[in-house]
Amino acid sequence: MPSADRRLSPRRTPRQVRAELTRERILTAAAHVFAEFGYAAGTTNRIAERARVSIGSLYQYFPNKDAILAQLLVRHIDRGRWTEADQLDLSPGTLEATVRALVRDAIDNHDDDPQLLRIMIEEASLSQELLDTIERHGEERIAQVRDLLARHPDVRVGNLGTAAELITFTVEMNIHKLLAAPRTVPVEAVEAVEDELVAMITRYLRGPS
Amino acid sequence: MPSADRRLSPRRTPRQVRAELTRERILTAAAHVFAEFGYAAGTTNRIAERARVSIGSLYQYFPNKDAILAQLLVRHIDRGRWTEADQLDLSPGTLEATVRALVRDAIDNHDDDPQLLRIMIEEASLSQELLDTIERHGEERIAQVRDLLARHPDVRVGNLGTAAELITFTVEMNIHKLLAAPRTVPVEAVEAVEDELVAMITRYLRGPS
DNA sequence: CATTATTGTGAGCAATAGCTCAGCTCTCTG
DNA sequence: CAGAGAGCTGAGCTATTGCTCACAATAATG
Repeated sequence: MPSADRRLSPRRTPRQVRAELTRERILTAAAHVFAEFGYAAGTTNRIAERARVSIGSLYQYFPNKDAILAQLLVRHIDRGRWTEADQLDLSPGTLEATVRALVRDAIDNHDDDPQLLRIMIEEASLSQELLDTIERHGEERIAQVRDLLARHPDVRVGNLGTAAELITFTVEMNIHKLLAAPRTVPVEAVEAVEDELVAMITRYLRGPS
Repeated sequence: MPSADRRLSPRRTPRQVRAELTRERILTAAAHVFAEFGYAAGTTNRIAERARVSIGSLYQYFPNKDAILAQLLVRHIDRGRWTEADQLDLSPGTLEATVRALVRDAIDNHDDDPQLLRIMIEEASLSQELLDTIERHGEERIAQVRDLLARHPDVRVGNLGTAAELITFTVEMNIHKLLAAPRTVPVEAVEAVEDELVAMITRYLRGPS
């Protein structure tokens, strides 16, 4: 499995609609294939087959396999921007609602492509360029959450930065575990976990009782 | 990459000390190689090379690559049994200490082989037999934690089962994230996260304030 | 020692991966 | 409608993988 070309940028930029369409088909297929087989077993031939496109076409838009995953992740990241932060009620007594909004947001994000995070974790040999992008996005989110905590009057916690990191990661991981499970979890179970998760974080943020 | 033989049990059981030694060398090497390269890129040839053993020897003790990971995981699981549960003080006002013991235990467990969990997550195509073993062990642990929560007078939480699952997973994941990070985290940062994690779970378990 | 059982070796096979390239089809432009 | 370039094809090249097998080396046994 050689991959001499370590570029991530496309090999040829589409100039006709037709081309943009096949490029999109490839990406969609790749998302499905990676989700189903994992990164290593999600072969480029399988992706091409699923996209109903020849393997040659695939390599016209992506210089190598890594670039496909990279594009997928970048897209996932861009889609997951936290935009509703400013519309939140930050008056006293609304902490639980705020936390629930955070949790719900995480759930919505994972509905898109529930398995992508697992693949992200799995693939250790991601390019530095991509890892940086992911890292940057992660810090951005944590900063947003930190800001939110700082604004809210109900929050009484020692280290705001650590708290933001802790709850962001905890929410993301628990939601992922819940939704990426092989068997589909019944709705009431999802709600139960959501409630407990919200309770845990809310009580934490409210500080010592 | 064919692997017709799906057995996980060893191909030949060692009868001389010499054999047991090379078997051990292979496992140690495998742990290192998997940790460094991941499962897919951690080739059997690389493992043999690192163990300073010929590839043939490797396949005398393990029928296939999966079996090596299986053995590694089983060993990890067996080592991580929670045995200090009964020595805990369960009188009122000791909840924080109990939670801290849980967290410390998770830290100790991950000092052994910090990267193994990542590989476990990564490898989707583990045999059913192994998955069952892992699942069983996971449930065992959660049951232990649930039992602990049920006994402790300070715990006031709605659903004990969900709570046990939630905190077990949360602790494990956060500790893993902390210790498996590429750069070594300074001790004070570890302590800070430990404190916040303990605070979060303690306040959660104490119930609504 | 001689014999047998156990352990160790590594060249190389079959399968499969990522990826190329010569040549085709389609769309656009004048 | 003809020429040009954009888009598409898929047989097949090369590298690599998991793994085998015929054989050599070492240890146990009588």
